[in-house]
Amino acid sequence: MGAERRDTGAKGGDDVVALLWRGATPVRRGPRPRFSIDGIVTAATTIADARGLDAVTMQSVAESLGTTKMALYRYVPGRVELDALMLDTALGTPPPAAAGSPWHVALTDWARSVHARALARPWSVELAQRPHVPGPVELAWFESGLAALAGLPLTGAEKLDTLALLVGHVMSLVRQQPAGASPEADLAARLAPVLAERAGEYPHSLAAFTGASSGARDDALRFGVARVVAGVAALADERG
Amino acid sequence: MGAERRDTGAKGGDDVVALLWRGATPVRRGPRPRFSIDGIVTAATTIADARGLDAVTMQSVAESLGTTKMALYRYVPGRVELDALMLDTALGTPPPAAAGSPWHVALTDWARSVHARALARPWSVELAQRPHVPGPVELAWFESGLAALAGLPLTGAEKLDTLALLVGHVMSLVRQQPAGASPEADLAARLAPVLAERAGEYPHSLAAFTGASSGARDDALRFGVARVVAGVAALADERG
DNA sequence: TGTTTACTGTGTCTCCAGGACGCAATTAGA
DNA sequence: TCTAATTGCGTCCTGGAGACACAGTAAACA
Repeated sequence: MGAERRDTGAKGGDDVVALLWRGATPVRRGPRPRFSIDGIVTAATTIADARGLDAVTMQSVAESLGTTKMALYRYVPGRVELDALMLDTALGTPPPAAAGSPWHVALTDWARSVHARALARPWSVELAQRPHVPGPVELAWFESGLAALAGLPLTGAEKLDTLALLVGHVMSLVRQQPAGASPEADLAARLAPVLAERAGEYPHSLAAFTGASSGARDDALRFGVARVVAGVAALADERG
Repeated sequence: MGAERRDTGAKGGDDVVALLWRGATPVRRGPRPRFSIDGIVTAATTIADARGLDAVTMQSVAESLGTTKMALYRYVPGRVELDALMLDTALGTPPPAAAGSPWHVALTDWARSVHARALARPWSVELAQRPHVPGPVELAWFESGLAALAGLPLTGAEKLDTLALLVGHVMSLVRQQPAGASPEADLAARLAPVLAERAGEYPHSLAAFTGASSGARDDALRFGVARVVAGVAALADERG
């Protein structure tokens, strides 16, 4: 893996935008396409769900559709575009906001929804955290988050920053839960002998880690979201 | 690129731990090594700084050292381990805490230091956000962050969560600043025509984005850190 | 002062991913 | 019916990670 794929380039970016925001396909000449973009994205998503993002190659997607790699390039310009399409469908549409709930409840719910969806498809986080152009679905999530903040005395930039703060937190947490195995129990076990030897150099860390091993990790989500909400509330109060 | 590299496996992880926390090298038989782990990591870092993480291949590192790819495998088991070593040296040691400053100042300074260092080496964020075993330097950063929180009535887990929250925010921000070009001005420009067409579907987003285009992006850092600090302060007050 | 032997340097080979290119088959529109 | 756009897809090329084997080298020991 190259693990990264810098794109952000002008040309590629335009392709991505066109694909993500594509309207109805005009009638075309020639043979009917045997596949569809949606079908390809679904196949890729299924593979990613089952075997991780690494397992998604043009090859593997093509095989799961019963065709060959090069046939896919008729539908999707390249891997970058496929990633963008996968990302924008990964989370699904945001849940409708419960009308009438106070902003801090709505915002907390929103963050929890993002977390739940992201946790169900950890690979989407990997994609979401590369620089990318948001698609319709991702923008809908932003829209619903902004709606929760609509009544607050914050500037547009501040509202976006608030959502970014929550999203950043949620993504960080999801990154540490590789689905199956032991999350940080494994890590702690591996690090423990080393830390024990050097206890003197890392007194606070040792205390915090040993004390932390009891509580479940979901607390981190609750804690972080609550702190952010409290911080925003403090600002709102300050401004009246 | 494969962009990702799941490892987290038991065997590989042990190698990583051994390398990161290696002590003095015992005297060995045979020819003196011509290179050193530090030298290799430095070379790789130089390449990453200049041309990005994608440009770091065993090949390119070897060339910059005047040797061949396979020679490097005598020092570093593989790419995963090289990444781990690069990460742990990327940020450098944390600055000493200004003694006597109140916790919220110390914590804010800490977050700003993390941001400054990460911004100087954006590729380190990519590495830091994969699941990984922390090395001595990374742990030293944690240690210094925990020191800032030492006096607060929080549990160990809560302190760690607080730092994770800040780090998550900082990393999110750095991800959006690909060094050179226009950060989100470019993105906004690309998205603008699409959004304009569908203004009705995304009223809040449109308002927030257009309103936000003025302020610089450093405000996001300040805003986020301030919110978190305020949120933590609220909790601390609550507990006396 | 040999001699042993672990350790280093490195060329070659394999596997696999992304992607360019071109040709044959197909079918909507004129 | 004819034609031109469009699809399906085989072949080829460019890397990158890593396995392996073998030759050279020097520290340790008798």
